[in-house]
Amino acid sequence: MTTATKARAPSPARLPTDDVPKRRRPGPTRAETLATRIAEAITDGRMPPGTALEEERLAAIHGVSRTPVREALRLLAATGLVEQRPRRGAVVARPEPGRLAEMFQAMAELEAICASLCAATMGRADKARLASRHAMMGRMVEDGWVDAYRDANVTFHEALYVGSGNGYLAELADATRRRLAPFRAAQLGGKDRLAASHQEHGAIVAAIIAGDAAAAAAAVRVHLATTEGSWGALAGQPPQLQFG
Amino acid sequence: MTTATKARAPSPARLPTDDVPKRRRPGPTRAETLATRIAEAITDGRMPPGTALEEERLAAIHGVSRTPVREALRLLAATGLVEQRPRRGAVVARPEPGRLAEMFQAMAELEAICASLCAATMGRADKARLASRHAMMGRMVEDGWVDAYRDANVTFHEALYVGSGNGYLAELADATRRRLAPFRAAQLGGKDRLAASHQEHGAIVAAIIAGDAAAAAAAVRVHLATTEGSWGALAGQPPQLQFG
DNA sequence: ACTCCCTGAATTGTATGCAATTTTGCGTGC
DNA sequence: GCACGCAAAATTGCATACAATTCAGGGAGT
Repeated sequence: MTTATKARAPSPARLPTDDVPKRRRPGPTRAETLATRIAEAITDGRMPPGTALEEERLAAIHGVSRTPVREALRLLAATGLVEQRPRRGAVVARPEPGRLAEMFQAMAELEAICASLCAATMGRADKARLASRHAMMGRMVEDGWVDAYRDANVTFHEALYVGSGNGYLAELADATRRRLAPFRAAQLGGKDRLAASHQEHGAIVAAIIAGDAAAAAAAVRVHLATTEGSWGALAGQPPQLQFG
Repeated sequence: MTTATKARAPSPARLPTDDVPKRRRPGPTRAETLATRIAEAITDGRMPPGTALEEERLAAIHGVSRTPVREALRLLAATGLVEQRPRRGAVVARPEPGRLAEMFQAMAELEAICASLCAATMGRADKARLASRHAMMGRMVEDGWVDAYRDANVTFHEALYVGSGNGYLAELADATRRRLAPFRAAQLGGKDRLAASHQEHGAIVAAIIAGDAAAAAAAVRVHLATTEGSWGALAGQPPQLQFG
């Protein structure tokens, strides 16, 4: 099949005003673009865990040759979103139940750390912003705006990550969250759960504003432990722990 | 230069005794082998941060074509050990000082979690094994066996990771440790530091055996905070010299 | 002498071709 | 009818060829 015969754009065409670039951002390669797209398809649920990722098919779909597809798959494999068996192709990662439990626990601990750091180091302005975001989500709950809440929920948690002031930690948390995304699809279903989630968020925000790191960590663990409930049938989970 | 024209081995040469493989281990691909080898070269310090990773050179060195090299580099880029600028080649990752500080802090927190989990969930036998390993390291300190201690030190920390009972967490911790490895090269230099390190380990082990999660976490933070001291000079050294 | 531009070389990104292995379908024997 | 084995097809792994961009050096212009 003669794939990828589309007219190639003549390049990002560096404008002369780009002489002093704010950030070095030479046009992304096809492999990176592909990796992003495929990753989105996976986290969005369009490609559920277990889906076979055939190189030639992906190449045809995205209008490129197999080479960038292979590189994108390697990237995603290192990220953990896909699984590559040496001569047997790649599939969307499908962790075993025990593994999933481990990832959820790690996620909880990572977020607990972030929340602790938020409580300890966040500035007044940032705390206020977090609180206002939380208040806004409260209105979404009242109005039954489920979709909006789901998006805001992701943003809220990411705010905790970056609020930790530790970019590396934020990346670890974010990466873990993305890897878990395909398994949280059916979450936040009922309106009860929505309200409960918001209330738990409230505890987290309160602890952070109060500057109580231990309380913030604890509140996060409570929150994540309950959200795990939706998949809990999958695996028995190890006991939660407490540390400072 | 016509690289990689060496006679290709007729394959990993699956020995007939391999007919009934204990585990599905289809021979690793060249890209994976390469990634492992390059990663070792980086963590060992043979390729210090900032080293340019030219594809064709690596291909020639390892006797393969550029294709597996590129895939290996993608893998390592996703791991964070190397940095890929879109059209400008790859180099061994050289995080900025601030970033390094973040990574060390995250490392400490990850290990603190692991130690907490060790204290909370480790079985009696495993605790005993950890203690005996610690005792062995004590003898190394007495005898001034610096090299052996360095190796044992890595093993000790990895024992904490796997002792957490959470494989995913262990992977995160291990990956972070590998990324930091190039910046700890000159560590554990003096004998004083050796003894101090061992003493700090002792606090960790004691807390774990006592089942005191909070104390274990605290001891780990103390330990890592002091070991960080040795890299301060190193990190400040190259103030991000502004070359490409 | 310095700057700018232009050209050539080096290097990366992508496509394609071939070899090897896995997978699949079918026929044969039990 | 079912299991086993073999052959064809499909798919991955690797190498090479080509295209495009970046980098380096020199020469003309100011």
